[in-house]
Formats: sequence, C-alpha cells, structure tokens
Amino acid sequence: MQLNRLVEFYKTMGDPTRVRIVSLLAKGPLHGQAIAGKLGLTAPTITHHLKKLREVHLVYERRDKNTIYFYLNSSLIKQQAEVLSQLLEKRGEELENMVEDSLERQKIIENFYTKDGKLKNIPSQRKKKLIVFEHMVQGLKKGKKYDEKEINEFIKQFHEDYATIRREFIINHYMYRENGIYELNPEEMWAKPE
Amino acid sequence: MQLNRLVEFYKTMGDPTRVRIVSLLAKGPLHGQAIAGKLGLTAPTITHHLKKLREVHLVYERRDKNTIYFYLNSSLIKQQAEVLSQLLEKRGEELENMVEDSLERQKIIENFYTKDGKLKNIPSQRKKKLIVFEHMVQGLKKGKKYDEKEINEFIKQFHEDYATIRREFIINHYMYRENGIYELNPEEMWAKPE
DNA sequence: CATCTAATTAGAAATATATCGAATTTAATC
DNA sequence: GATTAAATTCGATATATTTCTAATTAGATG
Repeated sequence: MQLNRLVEFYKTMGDPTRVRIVSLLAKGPLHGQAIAGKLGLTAPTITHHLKKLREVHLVYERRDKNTIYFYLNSSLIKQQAEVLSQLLEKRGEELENMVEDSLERQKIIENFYTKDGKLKNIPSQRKKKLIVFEHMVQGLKKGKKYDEKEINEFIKQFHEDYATIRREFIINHYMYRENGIYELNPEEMWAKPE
Repeated sequence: MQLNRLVEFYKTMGDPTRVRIVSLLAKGPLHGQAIAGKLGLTAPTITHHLKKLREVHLVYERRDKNTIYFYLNSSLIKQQAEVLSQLLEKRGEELENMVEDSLERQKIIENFYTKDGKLKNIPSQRKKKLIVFEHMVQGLKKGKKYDEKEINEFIKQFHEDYATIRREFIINHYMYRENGIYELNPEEMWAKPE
C-alpha cells in the first residue's frame, strides 16, 4: 500500500466530471458515447477522464462488438475507504515512513528516467532496479499476450538493451513466458524489495 | 466557480504535500514553521496548503501566544471514509441525499462557527446542536482525563457559556464524568440525530 | 508604542489540467 | 480488403496549481 496510490486516487476523485462519471457507472456500465451524451461533453474529453480513472483502476472495460463498456471497480472504492479510515489509526511514524518511501520512489524514477521517458541506465542496486522496472511495466496491458518481438519493441522505447531487461522481467516475476508468449503477472507476484 | 464540497475534499487530499501535512498533524498539533521545517518547504507554501486544508475543515487552529497550532480534524476523515465506503451500496437518489447531508453538515458548521473557530451561539434545533457539539469535541483527546476546570477552559475557547455546553456534553454522551473527572466517550456512544 | 516573531498576502514563474475540434486508430462486419 | 462505428491521440487554448521571494499584517511583550 503506497502513499502515491492514495494521493493519485484522491487526485482522480477530485474532479467533478470524474465524480459524475463514477456516479453514472455506479448505476451500471456505460459506453463512452453514452457518458459523453449524459454529461454534455465530447468523446475526447471522456476518453481523457476514463484514462485517469483507469490509471487508478477505478474503472475497467469490456468490449462488446464495436462498443466498449466501462465498468466501475467497486472493490477499489471500498478498499480506499478502508485505507482512509485507517489513516488515523496508524501511528504517525508509520505514516511518515510511507510518505518517505513514496518520495524516495519518485526521486529514483526521476533520476533514472529522462524527461521524455527513456531509461538512462539500469540501476545496479536491486531496490532501485525494481522500482525502475516496476515503473516500466506500467506500460504493459494486463491480460494481453505479447510475443517476444512485441516485448522487445516495447522495451526498446525505454532502453536499447532489451534482452537484459526482458530477462529481468521474467526473473523478477513481472511477466511469465510460455511458448514464447509473454504476459504480465498479477502484481502480487512481482518481486518487491525488502 | 462553486464546486461540490465532496469533490473539494478529494481535491484537497489529492496533493502529496497536503497528505504529508495531514500525516504530520495526525501525530499531534504543530505550528506552521515546524511543518515547513519538517517538510523542507517555506512558510508561505505551508500557509497556502493550510488554507486549502482549512477550507474543507480538515484542520483547525488554536493560538498560543505568538504561535498558531494547527490541529487535524480527525472525524472529518472518518466521515469521508464512511461516505466513500457507502458510495456503492447506495444508488441514484439515495446517493444524492448522502451528498446533500454531507453538504448540509458543512454548511451548519460554517454557519454556527466564526472563521476563527468561535461558536456564535448554541443552535436550538437538536440536529444542528449535535453537529455543532460533535465538531467541538474534536478538539478533545481520546483517553485523556480532564478535570472540570480544564473542560471549562476548553469550552471557553469556543463559547462563554461553558456550563451549558459542558452539561450538553454529558447529556449527549460525548463525555462521561466520574468524581469530577471528565473523559471522552467512544464515538459509538455519542448521540446521533435521527 | 516599538519591537519581535509567526503567519499571511502579493506577485511571478513553472507546471499541470480540462476541454475542444480534427485526425487517426481499432475492431467488427460486409 | 473496404466500410463503419466507436474510441483514442494530437495539438491548441484557457484555466488552475504549486512553489518561491519579497513585502505586509497580526498579535504578544517589553
């Protein structure tokens, strides 16, 4: 449970349009055009907000023919409510540690990635390496199957040494490989620094 | 621009600096300079954030000589956690009612308290009275024992008629008294408006 | 009332965000 | 493969936000 997540969650909920979308989806799934219509906004605007809602996993989607239906991830809301109510039960120090962790993480990412998202070099310290990789795999889609070439291409967006990084992805359980097909593991399986 | 206060709460929590301030204040009250020091930011920046935190009633303040101490309003966090967790159980109209309730509560507090935290007068309507008292007892520490004089002093910060309010605290089960010693009750025992 | 300390305001720079219209992509279907 | 409906990306613009320094205010105390 990172602080970042809490802050991102609130930042995301801190916009009236997005809260309106969430309340709409609380009643049931809807497709983009329907949302746009009900809110009197254009499709690109809805896409923009759905992207943010997806980033914090508040919504997920399911395709039916030509139409993508967006669903509210209700359990996340419950989970976040829990986090919030526990915010105070926690001792101050613990909380401050969480904050510090999150800041450190941010700093590492800023240090190792250029402003336009390239990885400057692969950290040798395990902890930093994991943070850097974890950041990178954000760009992969959950549930999607990639062949090796796709994975290479994906990694090359960040760094030329795709072979090493691809191997690291497997070693640290970010992904698994079967018959040359790669897929993202659930986050619980990822290697975590002690 | 007049935004929903619910959204304002989320927006306010959606900033890492402010969450850090909240986490510091969760440990106990602090004055501005101390916060600035701990966070490595300047005083004006802290003022800026405290202003926002105050706007959503997440913090309140109390002056001691030259120094203003900022306190966390813990019950608001719990309250918002509650709102969030119930967001999904409810639907449609019900949800809007909840939002309305939350807004009404804020409004009542704003109506009956001055900007610097004084109680203008004791509401006669039971519902409003309870909301106003509930807000006031936020300033008392859970588990701490107070003698009558301390309680009087505490209440006098808000209103001159400490005797009436002290009595109300007991009647409505915010506190209990034993041998002239007062202590906060667990929140479950507090009187709640129907 | 002069002086001190803490807090706030004012103003500016850098960054981020919400929204749109136009162009492009995606996936189903003919 | 061409067509179509939906979603997304791109680029632009207007508005907000965070943070700073410098100047000002508020309140306590000698």
